[in-house]
Amino acid sequence: MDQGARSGVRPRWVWSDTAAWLPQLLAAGVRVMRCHDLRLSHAILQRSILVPDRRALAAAIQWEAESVVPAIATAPTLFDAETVSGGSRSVPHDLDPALEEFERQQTALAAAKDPGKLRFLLAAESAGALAAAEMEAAGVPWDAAEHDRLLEEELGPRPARGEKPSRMLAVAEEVRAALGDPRASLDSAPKLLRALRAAGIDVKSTSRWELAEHEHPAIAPLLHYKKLSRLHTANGWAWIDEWVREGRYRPVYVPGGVVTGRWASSGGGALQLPRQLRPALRADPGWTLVTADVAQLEPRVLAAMSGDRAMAAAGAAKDLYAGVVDSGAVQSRDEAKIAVLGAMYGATTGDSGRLVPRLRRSYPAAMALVDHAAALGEQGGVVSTRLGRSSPEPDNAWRELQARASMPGATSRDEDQARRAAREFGRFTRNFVVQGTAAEWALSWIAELRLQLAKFEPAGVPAPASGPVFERAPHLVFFLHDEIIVHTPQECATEVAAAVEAAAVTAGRRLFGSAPVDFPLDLKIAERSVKD
DNA sequence: TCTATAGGCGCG
DNA sequence: AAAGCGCGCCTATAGA
Repeated sequence: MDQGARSGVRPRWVWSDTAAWLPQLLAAGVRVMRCHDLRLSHAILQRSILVPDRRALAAAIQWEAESVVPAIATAPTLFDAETVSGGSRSVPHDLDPALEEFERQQTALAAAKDPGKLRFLLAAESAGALAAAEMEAAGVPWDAAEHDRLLEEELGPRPARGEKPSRMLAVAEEVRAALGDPRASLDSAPKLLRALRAAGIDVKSTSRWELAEHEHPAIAPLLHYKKLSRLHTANGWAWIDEWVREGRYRPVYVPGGVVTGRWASSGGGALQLPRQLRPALRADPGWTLVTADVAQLEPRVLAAMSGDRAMAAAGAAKDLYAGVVDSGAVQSRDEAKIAVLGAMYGATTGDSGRLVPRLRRSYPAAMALVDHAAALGEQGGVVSTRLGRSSPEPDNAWRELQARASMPGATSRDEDQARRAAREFGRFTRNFVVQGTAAEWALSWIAELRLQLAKFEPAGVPAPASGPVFERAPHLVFFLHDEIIVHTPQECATEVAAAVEAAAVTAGRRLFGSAPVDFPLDLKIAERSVKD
């Protein structure tokens, strides 16, 4: 417990693993506003090059565990530390090891190069873990009937278990007819490839992009079939049965699941919900949804962290890509997008690779930052985000490859492989600084937002009959890298929208101070709830 | 029979 | 037919 408790503010709880503790607290009606997640913090500090001596942290290998948390329904009794741990690998949940680890982390922070940044990062990471657990508890308001309607519109009536939808079968017949092969298999890539070749379509793979290049009557229905097949298998009726209960879709978020600091997900495909199905995401009666996403978050982050005034100026209007066109670097918005993405991903060939050098002239500071990050990676070095999350070092296989290529007897194949691997790792570190800092911006955004949302009074609201207290007030229900959705009583929607905006401004300030970079939101309040 | 991998595609 | 980053999930197929 820190200063917060003494000053009358709510305490910052220090605990082993938010995902293991919070669900039970929420179920018991306890709201936790701030915490220090030892597992997530360990992962950051143990790797951060801002921490000069990481030996003690590295030695505490029990804190390396990627926690595997039991489902809420099977969660053990609160404070039963022996059994709180979930799957096979979880961090220690007892008090003593937690205190020892907290001590190690405080020591590391005290010696860190830029402790303020790291402290903020740990707070944001921990707040993200709280937000994730709260979102899992709340669930995404999901209209299964609307989802079903969308499926029927595309696929035809719901088929029997294990059967393919009628529309898929019909389209498959069209493909077979066009191929002149009544027995062609469309679900097996190798078989489909053979069937396509037999019909005179010369492709190396069956991917959508390559197929689209060819003119043949079978192509259009085949692409349609693939589309339907994807919808049916990934987000069809089986998905509804498995993931939607009582009007809620409950995804499983994994905060810190990506080395860059982005969240991952496990189960339910929360990070891959097709846009096609977003209409099924629908507020409860009397409630509405406030949705917001940041236009071109990553290039704006790059402009801010590199202090590139020209790129910041390009993003001054809402559309950064339009700003890049106006600067004269490229001709069209499409080119601007391809060039900017290519710059951040390390494109070297094709349209993208051709356009990137133009950016180097117009935005030298921004390009220097990513080029430097790439150069470090190619040498096997480590790079860091704005707040001090550092990239992993290359593995032993990578080092051996580089070593072999510089030995006297190295073949040109050795050299090729080593160069390829070096470039690949350079692209990773190039992107790491941008993607990772963008993730920090987004974490700061939701961390600030959930504090603001907690201030909304639940009075006069048609409250849910049961469930965590925060569900009676506006609350986050969805987060995906650069976008959020808040479920809110209708009468609060305007204020919530303002809070979302304000939190974005705060996030920008916290990360980049007074840098002249805007993070404009595409912000919407859903017009209606069909159930009303 | 079970598990691991690759191909493909959804998201940012 | 991805180029050019980061993910997860599904299916078919190869391998143990």
